[in-house]
Amino acid sequence: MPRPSMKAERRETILDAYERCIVRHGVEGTTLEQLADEAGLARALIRHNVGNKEDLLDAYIECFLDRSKADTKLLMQALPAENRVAAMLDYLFDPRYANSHATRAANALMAASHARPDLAGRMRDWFARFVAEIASELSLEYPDCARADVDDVAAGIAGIYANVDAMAPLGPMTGLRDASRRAAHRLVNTLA
Amino acid sequence: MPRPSMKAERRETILDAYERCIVRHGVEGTTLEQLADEAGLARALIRHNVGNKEDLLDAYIECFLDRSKADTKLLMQALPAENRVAAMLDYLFDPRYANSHATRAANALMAASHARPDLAGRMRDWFARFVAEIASELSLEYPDCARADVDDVAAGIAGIYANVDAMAPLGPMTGLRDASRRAAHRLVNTLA
DNA sequence: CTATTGATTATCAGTTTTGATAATTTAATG
DNA sequence: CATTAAATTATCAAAACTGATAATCAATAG
Repeated sequence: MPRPSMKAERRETILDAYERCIVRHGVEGTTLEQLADEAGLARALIRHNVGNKEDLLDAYIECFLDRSKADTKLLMQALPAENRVAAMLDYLFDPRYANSHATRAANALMAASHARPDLAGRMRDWFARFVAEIASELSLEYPDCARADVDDVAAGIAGIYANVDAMAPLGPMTGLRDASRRAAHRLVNTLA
Repeated sequence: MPRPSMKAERRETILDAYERCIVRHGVEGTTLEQLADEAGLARALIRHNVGNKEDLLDAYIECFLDRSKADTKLLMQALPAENRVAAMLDYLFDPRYANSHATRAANALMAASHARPDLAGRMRDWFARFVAEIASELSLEYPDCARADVDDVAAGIAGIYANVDAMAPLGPMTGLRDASRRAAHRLVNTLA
């Protein structure tokens, strides 16, 4: 009987726009007007579909974590049976696939963690899981290596990767990206 | 004859406070009132001594680049005659010395580079110089290595280092810091 | 067609932020 | 003490931002 609800789709577009906004202006730097403009909706509709500023951040955090988990799962499933680690690195440092957006959004969230202990904890977990995922692939290919060594290498790869994406706003950075990919390969080779 | 000018000192304290502000709230997220509060001065004094929002950012960029250059120079001079690379890594990843503040301020500036091509270029140069500085130390200790290999390793170290500091707002992160330091050492050892 | 309910728009009041100017106070000098 | 130039304070108006409510429009079921 009632008019069909658009909330599901609206939420999507709004949270997508929110991500673009915080990547550009930071969490505290994004205004509801910018967001409404970016989403192509009236400001009142932002409120209607998601809520106020705080609600938006909360909703986006959930969205971010869900997407992130889904993305890594997809990546891991897409890896071939052989040479999984090499394929993973090539994917991570391929400018065509790597979406620096997610990493930059993560940076914005981390910067906003300042006075939000709960968010800080969740972002810490998020990064730790990313490192663990890499370590898991490594130990699959280098089963004889000590776990400590594998963990160190995984942390190094994650750091190199995160840094490349963090510099994306400065431009293409293809030189750095290539050098970083080779450095990551070097790091992996220390396990052989 | 006139009352002595405080501009030099005021500028210092204001730009120091500005750095703290953008580290916490981002460039677009910091307001003049927050800044005045952080600096312990009336808002009108911010304007009197430095200028408006845009002037502040411009002044801070110069300040940041100057300090950064001075800091790296000081670090390189402080390195011992022997085992310079190891000493450099220990310094970079020592939570006592490493001031993540500078790196986090750099992150804030990079995030704000979005619509400022000139700033993006300067930050690109800033990072390239950091990498080159590391590469220079590496090739001093490993003179027989190909320049390309040295550059890759330097990029990896810089990335690992920058990432550690970028995560500082999430808390101490001592585990990651230690793992990152060991990863950096591993990377260096690939040159031997 | 009509009732129902959600989408959409219009509008408002209160607060924050900013840029600016004028007025006032303060410290050094002759 | 009077002068001078700077520091400091007081105050203003315009703009931006936010939260909120009411009114209007639109689609579906009966």
